[in-house]
Amino acid sequence: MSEKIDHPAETIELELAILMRRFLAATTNKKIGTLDRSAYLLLHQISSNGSSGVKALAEEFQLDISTISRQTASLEQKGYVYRIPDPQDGRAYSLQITESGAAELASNKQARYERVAELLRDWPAEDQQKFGELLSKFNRIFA
Amino acid sequence: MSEKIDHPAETIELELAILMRRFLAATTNKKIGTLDRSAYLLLHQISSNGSSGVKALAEEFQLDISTISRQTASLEQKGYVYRIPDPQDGRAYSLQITESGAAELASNKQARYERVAELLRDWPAEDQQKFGELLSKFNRIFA
DNA sequence: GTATATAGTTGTATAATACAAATATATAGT
DNA sequence: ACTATATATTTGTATTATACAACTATATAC
Repeated sequence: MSEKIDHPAETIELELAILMRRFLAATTNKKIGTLDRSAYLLLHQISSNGSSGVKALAEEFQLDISTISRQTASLEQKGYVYRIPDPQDGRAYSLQITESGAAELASNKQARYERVAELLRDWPAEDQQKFGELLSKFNRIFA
Repeated sequence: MSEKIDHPAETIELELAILMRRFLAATTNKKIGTLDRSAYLLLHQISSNGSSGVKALAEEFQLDISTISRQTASLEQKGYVYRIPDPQDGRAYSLQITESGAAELASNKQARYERVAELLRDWPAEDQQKFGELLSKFNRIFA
């Protein structure tokens, strides 16, 4: 029997699962700030990638259109986004962030940033830098 | 007004949120193998850290005891774990993995490993190594 | 002009979770 | 020993995020 070499992907697989569990536990109820997981990323996307419709957002996040429809309706109801009818297509519209939505997003981002910065307090700058890079890189292939 | 320096924690915060979203989308329905997110980690924990009771598991994963109670009941019902009554305490018991549970865990781990290894196919070994290390390191502080 | 495709909404079902109530057992104070 | 309180677990119930299916309104193709 040959020795099994411990491949980094084994570690990554397990640590990703653990990270998810922790993150889920940390965000399922006690949401940081006032935006839930989906609202935060939705607002971020609408804010930084320009207005988009329900369908495009659903594709971006790999969620069902109906799910996004409800989530955006909720954001609209809270006054964080508003709809612009698509002049070319009467069925479609796109979403734009409001001032209040932008403020809410910024304050959430700040709270989350502080939380992470606090966790990473004792990390060498180099490791923080590298972790950010590798996470981004991983997300790009994990589409 | 001073320029805002882009701190790595800002990137990490956002990329973590994105990672969660992708991971959730990828595992919510289409579970890899036959074990759902919680079952996979529960079996892993029971298997590698020795038998433990519902309460200890709930603490480990920061989930409500009632949630773990149901999840372990489901694992028991599938024959993946069995209960050993605590000889010192008639209310408590601990969980042990069964042969079939261990087999299920191993095959799931393998499937997940392959999925991750495939994603990382084009990464330099060094980056894979570092990503695993940093994830582990982050999980240790993100308790 | 009719058939089909598409953007979005709404109805309904499921799964994972938390919190509260209940049960059984253990521990502490007297 | 007796009663009160604390603890380990289960079960009842509500909520939330999700998917899938049915529906509505509009657009496109033949």
